[in-house]
Amino acid sequence: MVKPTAQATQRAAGRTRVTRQSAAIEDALREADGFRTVQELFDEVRGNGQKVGLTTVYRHLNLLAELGRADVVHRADGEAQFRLCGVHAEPAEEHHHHVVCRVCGRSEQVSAPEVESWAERVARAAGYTEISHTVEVFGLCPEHTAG
Amino acid sequence: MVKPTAQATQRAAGRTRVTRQSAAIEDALREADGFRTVQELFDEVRGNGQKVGLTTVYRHLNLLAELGRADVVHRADGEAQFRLCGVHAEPAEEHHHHVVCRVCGRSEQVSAPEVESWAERVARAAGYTEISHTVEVFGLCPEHTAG
DNA sequence: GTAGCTGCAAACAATTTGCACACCG
DNA sequence: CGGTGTGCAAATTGTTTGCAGCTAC
Repeated sequence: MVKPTAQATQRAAGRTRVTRQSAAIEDALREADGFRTVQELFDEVRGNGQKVGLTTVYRHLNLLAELGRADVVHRADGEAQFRLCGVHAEPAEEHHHHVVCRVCGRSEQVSAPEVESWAERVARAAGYTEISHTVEVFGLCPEHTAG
Repeated sequence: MVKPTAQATQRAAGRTRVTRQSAAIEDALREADGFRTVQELFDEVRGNGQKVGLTTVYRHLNLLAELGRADVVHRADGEAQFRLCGVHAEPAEEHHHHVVCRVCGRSEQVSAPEVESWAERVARAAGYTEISHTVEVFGLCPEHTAG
């Protein structure tokens, strides 16, 4: 079980400084036009010549996710993948989903009004309230479509 | 990262014996009318007076999942939850989803033709192939609806 | 100058696996 | 009996945290 990120929001609020590392991480995230694993980002940042600790990558990624500036999806095996989404999305934008390439992590953002309403409807029909949902679509992008 | 369950299917095929433990685990799973954590099931089985190892619970749960007799959903925090579904579903039944109560794990199985086609459509429209998806709907069941 | 940031190493939790023994069939 | 199932402990992996030193402002 992932340990509770108790003071997370509080920490997020106190966020002020912009450092070499925070910039490097967001850059790497911005360059990648798809979801990336923490390890992948860590490697990419280092590849760019920047020296950062894995811990810091985790911290910034979680921070971005909490601030709503990044999306997170959990692969089937549970590993988390991140993607910057604050650039083209207002903070309180509607719930959105993605189609993620299993090979390169590239993704397309898709609006899903049908799914939104479907989830609401079936859940409510079953007598449930306070409905929330998770939708993740994986596939092979044009470049990685075999055969 | 969850280690690769290489010989899993092979093991599943060789599955023959019905033991006290395997029965106890399936019983506990059958009694619970909702999703249960491995730990929860472990505790419930022990509570029934049966002595089994945590390892065995994991093994049987994975086995059931691979055989399609159990469904698995990953909570937001990544912890896996299982539910028996082979009773009322043929092995090769269509892909289905659930509405899971965040409090008690109780769930309703819902067919989702709309979501199936939606996922296919948007993914294909984006040029993706080999599409697969994960849909998880959480809420509060009638008994746990506050206010 | 100082509070917030870093990073290393250690802690952690969920899950898997090695291996000797138990027990089903 | 013989091999499959079991369980304990140890190993793995992704992720978080303690704490001393660094650094942006």
